[in-house]
Amino acid sequence: MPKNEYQCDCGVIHHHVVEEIQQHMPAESVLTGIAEFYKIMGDPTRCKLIFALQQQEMCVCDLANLLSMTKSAVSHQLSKMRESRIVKCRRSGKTVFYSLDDDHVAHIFITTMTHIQHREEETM
Amino acid sequence: MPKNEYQCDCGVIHHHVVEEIQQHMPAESVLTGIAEFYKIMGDPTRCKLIFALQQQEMCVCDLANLLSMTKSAVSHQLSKMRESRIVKCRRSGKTVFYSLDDDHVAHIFITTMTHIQHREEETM
DNA sequence: ATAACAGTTGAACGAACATTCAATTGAAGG
DNA sequence: CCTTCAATTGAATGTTCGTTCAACTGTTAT
Repeated sequence: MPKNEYQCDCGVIHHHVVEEIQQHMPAESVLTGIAEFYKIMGDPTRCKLIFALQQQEMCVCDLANLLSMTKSAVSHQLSKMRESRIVKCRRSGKTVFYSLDDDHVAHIFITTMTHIQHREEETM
Repeated sequence: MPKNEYQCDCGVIHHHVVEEIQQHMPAESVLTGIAEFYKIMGDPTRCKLIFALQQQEMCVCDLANLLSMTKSAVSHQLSKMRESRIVKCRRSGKTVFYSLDDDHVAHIFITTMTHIQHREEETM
């Protein structure tokens, strides 16, 4: 058997391990989906937006004021978050109200926040 | 009271909403901590590494072969993940074994993966 | 010692990204 | 109709980031 079946600059050391993990590996689309999701969550501005919206729905102006940012910047971020189905919106007259698209998002966010807060405390 | 206390191109529409959320807003360090955490998770390569390590500890060569990448690229990513305390390592002779630093990480990852998979199914 | 191999590190390059600015859409009121 | 204001959009800019390449460290075995 070949020492190295992949485009890689080294050989496998523990064949059985690599083969087993490889068989259980989720589809590429799932992995990239997870990464896309985290990538959108991975920005301070968007985390603040998520925290706010996880408490209640808000319009763009209020969010802009809350974060001391321009409407444009906030709108750009909300647009990305809507594309990733993290956030949804409803229009009421001139104003557009945003809220979290899914309870799972709130759950994942809160779980992470708790984890980070506990981790911070440990390091003091 | 001023219509706009912040550097922003619009006024607050719902004062009570903004003020309430503002009072419950977590410390800046917590929000950026969450964002940093997600930012590290937000890359396909690192998600694959997390998936693999969530099953069992692995060395750099095996991880490189699993992902068809160079040792260098994998090592760079593992280094970042170690900085963010997502991953830890132990040396055994010439080889270094990596594993997830914390059960919370695995839990958050699995929860997210389940969420994404269910969301994918809905759209078919 | 020195050869061999696992792993790390730093610089460099191209791609992706957050915010800004200016222009535009869409709805409500005079 | 025309103004006003909330919100969106596209181009531009400066920064951040992942991978590559080459050099280097550390450990084992000859």
